[in-house]
Amino acid sequence: MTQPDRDPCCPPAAPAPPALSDDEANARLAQLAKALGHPARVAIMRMLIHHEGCIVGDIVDELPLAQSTISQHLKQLKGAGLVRGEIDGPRICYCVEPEVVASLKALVAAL
Amino acid sequence: MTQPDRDPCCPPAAPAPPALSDDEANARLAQLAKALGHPARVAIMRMLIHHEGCIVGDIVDELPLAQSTISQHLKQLKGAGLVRGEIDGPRICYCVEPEVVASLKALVAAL
DNA sequence: CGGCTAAATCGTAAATCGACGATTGGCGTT
DNA sequence: AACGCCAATCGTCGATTTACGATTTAGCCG
Repeated sequence: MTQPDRDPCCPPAAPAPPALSDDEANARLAQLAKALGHPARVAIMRMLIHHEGCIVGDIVDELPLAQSTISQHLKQLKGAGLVRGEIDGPRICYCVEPEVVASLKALVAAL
Repeated sequence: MTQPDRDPCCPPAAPAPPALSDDEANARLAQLAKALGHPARVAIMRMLIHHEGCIVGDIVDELPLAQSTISQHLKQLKGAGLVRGEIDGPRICYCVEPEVVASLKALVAAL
């Protein structure tokens, strides 16, 4: 079992996208695509999305990578805004940023 | 003007995707995302998609990059299967691989 | 055939990535 | 207060990316 009944985590927090120009859209899509440009990060995203809630240590023993490596991948995902991490007692709670994922889908669909 | 009335280029040629496993989907999505993980390549893709047909030299004077750099970006897009290039007289005709773009959209939408 | 133009490839340099082990920092527990 | 656990950060390494200019390759035209 991955998450018995942890705190909700991931409150709303939606600053709303300010509608971006043409080149900005390219740059944003490139940024998001780059963040997904590694199998481990795709796997992490999928894991976070489908586990609905958050996890961290679970990711480490789900993937064949060192803890520090996972941490770096998470940092990149966080840098692109795809993911958010909050402190939840001794462990850290990561969760997807649904709005950003949605905007990624929109940008790709608009290709 | 970008293309007066060049040859059609881009015949069917659709080998059909063989339906991929779970990890393979991750790897494929990562590969495609990585290929799009650069603003110049996103711009190239958009250009090829919306110009419907093909171009090459046009890309070079549309983007602020050297010819050799563009050529390398095209090579990466070609490597990911997003794009195909065919000889068209003295110039080379690039065009998107619609099936692959579609599969990218599908993979992202399925996140 | 010789010369042109268009694109790919080569060689190179700077920057970034991907992975790891080791260390540090936070927070509960004991 | 001391310990232990979890995750972030540091420092390092080799590999890859990005960009460029220079060179090579390929097809047309004169």
